[in-house]
Amino acid sequence: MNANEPLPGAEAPAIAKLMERGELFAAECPSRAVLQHVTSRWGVLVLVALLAGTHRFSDLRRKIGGVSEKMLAQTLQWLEGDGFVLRTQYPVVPPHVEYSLTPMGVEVARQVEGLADWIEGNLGRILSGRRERADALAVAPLPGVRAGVRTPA
Amino acid sequence: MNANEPLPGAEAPAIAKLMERGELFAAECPSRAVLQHVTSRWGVLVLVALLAGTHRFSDLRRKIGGVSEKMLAQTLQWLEGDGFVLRTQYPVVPPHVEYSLTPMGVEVARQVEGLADWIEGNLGRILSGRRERADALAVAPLPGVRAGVRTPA
DNA sequence: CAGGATCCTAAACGATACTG
DNA sequence: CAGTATCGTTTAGGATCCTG
Repeated sequence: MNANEPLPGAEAPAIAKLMERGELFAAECPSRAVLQHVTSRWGVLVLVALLAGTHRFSDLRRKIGGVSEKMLAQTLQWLEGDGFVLRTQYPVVPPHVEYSLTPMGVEVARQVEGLADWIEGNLGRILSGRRERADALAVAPLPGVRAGVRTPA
Repeated sequence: MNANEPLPGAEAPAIAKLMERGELFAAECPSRAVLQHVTSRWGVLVLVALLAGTHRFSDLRRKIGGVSEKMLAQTLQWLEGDGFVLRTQYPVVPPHVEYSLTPMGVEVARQVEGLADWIEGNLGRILSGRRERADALAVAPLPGVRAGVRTPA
């Protein structure tokens, strides 16, 4: 990665010590901001939605249940600022604006989609697992099995 | 109205697949809660950290720069509740607790890792692209097709 | 239609202190 | 050591009104 030159003031004292994976574990790592945008509540959904093609503002708003105008606009601005989303505005009235993924945006969106798909595809396992653990707790509230003492496998 | 026009480079996705993930777009979809835990500010880092092996509470706290005790504890509880993290407590004094990924946790963690790695690996492109766009705006504030008069976050 | 501006609430977050 | 409890601060997020 040839990306470790910018950010004035970003010292690298103990940073190098943080394993090969690196910088993400450092508090001041610039990757974290990007990660926040991409993994934000609406960022994930916007990226996945745009993977299906260009959308207008209202289209996105209708498609992504529960998002407010403000948060959708803000999320789109974050993603545009990171270079993941392209905003194309046509000088007509009433205003016509289209949002699409940049080539780079397609790449992140695919990663995000992988995560989203995994969760949706495994929701059954997750929910049933949660239920089983709850039952085990109700039946045996003793400090024996569940969250209680357990010897390593 | 080309809202669903396929993206260049993105093959027309299988219709069935769109239906599969349809739930995420619904406001009340239970997947969203899980997604929130996994993509939360510290959830991402915890999962990636645990992918490297079992950690004690303090180990995680030291490794993940900037996390507070409170948020680390809460994040671990979320992930444990979802069945991604296994908490093993040894009945000794002083207390000894170990956190590790469950088999299911390893699967999500890999997805999350893919995203995290992509961002770290492409941070250079992201930052330089951001700078180029800022320069272009300063030099040529033309209100062409590509507009964007705004202050960056 | 696409947002910006404004105001507000709920939640996230962090620092500190305390306990088994 | 591994938390919980509490408190104060910050931010996310939402509702509403307004304009080009």
